[in-house]
Amino acid sequence: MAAVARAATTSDAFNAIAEPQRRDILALLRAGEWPVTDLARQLSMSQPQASKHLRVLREVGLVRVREAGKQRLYGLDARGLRPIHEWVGGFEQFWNESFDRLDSYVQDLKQARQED
Amino acid sequence: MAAVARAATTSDAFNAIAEPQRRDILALLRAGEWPVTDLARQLSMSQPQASKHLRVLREVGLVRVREAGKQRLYGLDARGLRPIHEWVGGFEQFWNESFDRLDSYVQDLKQARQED
DNA sequence: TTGACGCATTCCGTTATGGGAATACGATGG
DNA sequence: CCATCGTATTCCCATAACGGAATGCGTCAA
Repeated sequence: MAAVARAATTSDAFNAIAEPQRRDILALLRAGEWPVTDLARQLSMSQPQASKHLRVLREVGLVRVREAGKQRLYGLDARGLRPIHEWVGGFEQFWNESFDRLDSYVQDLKQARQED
Repeated sequence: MAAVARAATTSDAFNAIAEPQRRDILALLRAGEWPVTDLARQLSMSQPQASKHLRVLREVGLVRVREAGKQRLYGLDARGLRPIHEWVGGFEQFWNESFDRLDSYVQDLKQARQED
């Protein structure tokens, strides 16, 4: 049992931001708090879909809710993105180096081809 | 038809790195190139699993292969991580600000509670 | 109280996942 | 040519994703 097929989107921030629409939501929330309906309209998604995505973001702690009468204002809590930034940042030195590696790789290929 | 349930892991780097083991692979590859079997042993995963994950990483361009006789040496190509780093970096200013927002949020709650 | 509004949840269907086991494939060595 | 090693692929399973449609539920206004 529990033959995990794929980690739940709510398992961590990495999974949560794998979905483009959720990234859009987060980006939008940089501008401030939004009620669900407006947010949905802004991003051209159905209200239920917005609610579902917001739920995921809430469960991984990337988003916060505030009750305001009938509405629920969602706001950004970007702290959960920091670990991601740091993890990816650990590869920064390789972004440029990669070019060189690829170059030498390509040259190896050429050379190998000539040796045939 | 084509009722996309969830974006394929091979759809982009965001999805590819959502899987912890694939992140482990990338981290390991910072040390250099590795043949599949060694890599699998290092990370305590089966050879087929390693091959599968490497395939995903290859398809999104985060990894490169080089034939070396019987072996296949996998190497890092971190360039695909840059867009991620930049996207997440777009939230950097909010990591700290979030604290303040959360504080005021908590204070709102306290205040509301006192008003009951 | 009733109605309307804002949002969350549930149900359904299709798709793809990641793990295990078995197997197919290509290159090398004898 | 055959056995073997290193990899990739295939099949099967259980899980859960995301989207749409329908519905539940709490809040506010009349």
